[in-house]
Amino acid sequence: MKDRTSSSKIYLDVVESLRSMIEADSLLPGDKIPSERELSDRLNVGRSSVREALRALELLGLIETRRGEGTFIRDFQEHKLVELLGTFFLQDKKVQQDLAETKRLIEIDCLRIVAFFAKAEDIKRLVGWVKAEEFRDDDFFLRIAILNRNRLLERIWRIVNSYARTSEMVQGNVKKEDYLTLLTYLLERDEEKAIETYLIRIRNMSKDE
Amino acid sequence: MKDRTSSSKIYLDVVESLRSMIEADSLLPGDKIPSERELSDRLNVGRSSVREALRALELLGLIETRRGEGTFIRDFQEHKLVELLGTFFLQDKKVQQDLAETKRLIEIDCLRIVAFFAKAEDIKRLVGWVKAEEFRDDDFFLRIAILNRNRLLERIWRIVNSYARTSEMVQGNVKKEDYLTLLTYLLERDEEKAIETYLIRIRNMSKDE
DNA sequence: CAGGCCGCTGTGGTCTGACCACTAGATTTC
DNA sequence: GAAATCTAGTGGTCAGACCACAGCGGCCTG
Repeated sequence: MKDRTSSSKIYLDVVESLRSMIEADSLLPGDKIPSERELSDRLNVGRSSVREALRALELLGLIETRRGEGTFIRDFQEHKLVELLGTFFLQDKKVQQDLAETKRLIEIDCLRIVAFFAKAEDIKRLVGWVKAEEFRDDDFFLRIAILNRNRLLERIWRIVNSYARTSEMVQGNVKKEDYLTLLTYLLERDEEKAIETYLIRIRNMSKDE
Repeated sequence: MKDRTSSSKIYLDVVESLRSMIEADSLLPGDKIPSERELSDRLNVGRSSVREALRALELLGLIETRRGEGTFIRDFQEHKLVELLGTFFLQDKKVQQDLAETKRLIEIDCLRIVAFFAKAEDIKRLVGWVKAEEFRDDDFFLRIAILNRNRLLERIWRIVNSYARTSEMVQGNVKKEDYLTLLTYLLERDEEKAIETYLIRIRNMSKDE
């Protein structure tokens, strides 16, 4: 029974088993997964191996455990682990640079899509929000990323953003006015102008990245 | 000694301890960190707790363990966070569409960067390759992705591409001629024309994605 | 001396069984 | 009926036991 395909770590097998289990039962965020002891039974592995897998997934923010209750699938939202990564080994200069560039590119992609396809009413709602609330730069672009309706791209943005966050690439003082200008161009479906505003006013760059 | 700041999980404390330990000793990728038993001793926690922390960091790709040898810090470039997230929730239908779109966007981003910054000699080498070899569409864009010199973006492309591959979004018959046209525009630094060629000739789409 | 064999030690990999702390729901008690 | 209590189930942690493997040094043999 212990013929685990490869000779390698059991906890990885458990991770894989969990993955297919979740897929098979089409479990969604919020759902409960079997208890550690039951998994340990079902998969014929020690509880400690199961725990290693669960702890790893927990640190990744994929699951959430509540003592006395159980383990639950988590919505891919606020994984705080990523903050760790930043403080961990992210000192390399080149990496920082790539990170910033990639973030910019993705944000521009999102802007393009929004400029083409977003409903005017959604953009207007965003205008209202900008006027009403205090917010950080990444709050704003998170909303842009969501508007673009491409969940995968949104996810990539979130990841890149969380890495970027922890490495103090913080944007300083951007004025609401600039965001509003950007939104206005989006409403007018003027992709060119929108991106120009983004690069020059919001990211303080010259025209060619 | 067991006054762990909060009431929460020990393995997280261990992660934190490791972090500061690495920082304090300024350990770099490749360096060895203390053995599980020693950590367990030094931090006054059970070895299993240490292992939970290490396994989590390992899954994140931050460390690497070699049986019989020890645990080592790993090069951050290779982290598998993104892969994991992908394999986890990538089942539903809409995702396919997002996948294709995202791939296209990233490819366009790469093309833009190449058009601006790639050395003419590198592009010419690619021309030679196209003429000489038989290749698949993704072979070509892998080379584009590499040319762009942004390791992170390249990485994201590879991941998105591998998913796209498995879900048979294969491109049919594209003629070498089209790729050569594209490269010619890149050489001329004509971003506009290059992207137009990409969308219309290579991806068979109308101008606005 | 060179080459290889052997066993010791240290390391990660895994399992087991034992507690503890906590939660939620059933049960009892008033 | 409401409140207090008990209980079963769950995650959190630990200690100790093996195993498999890598590296090293010493010993034997040719």
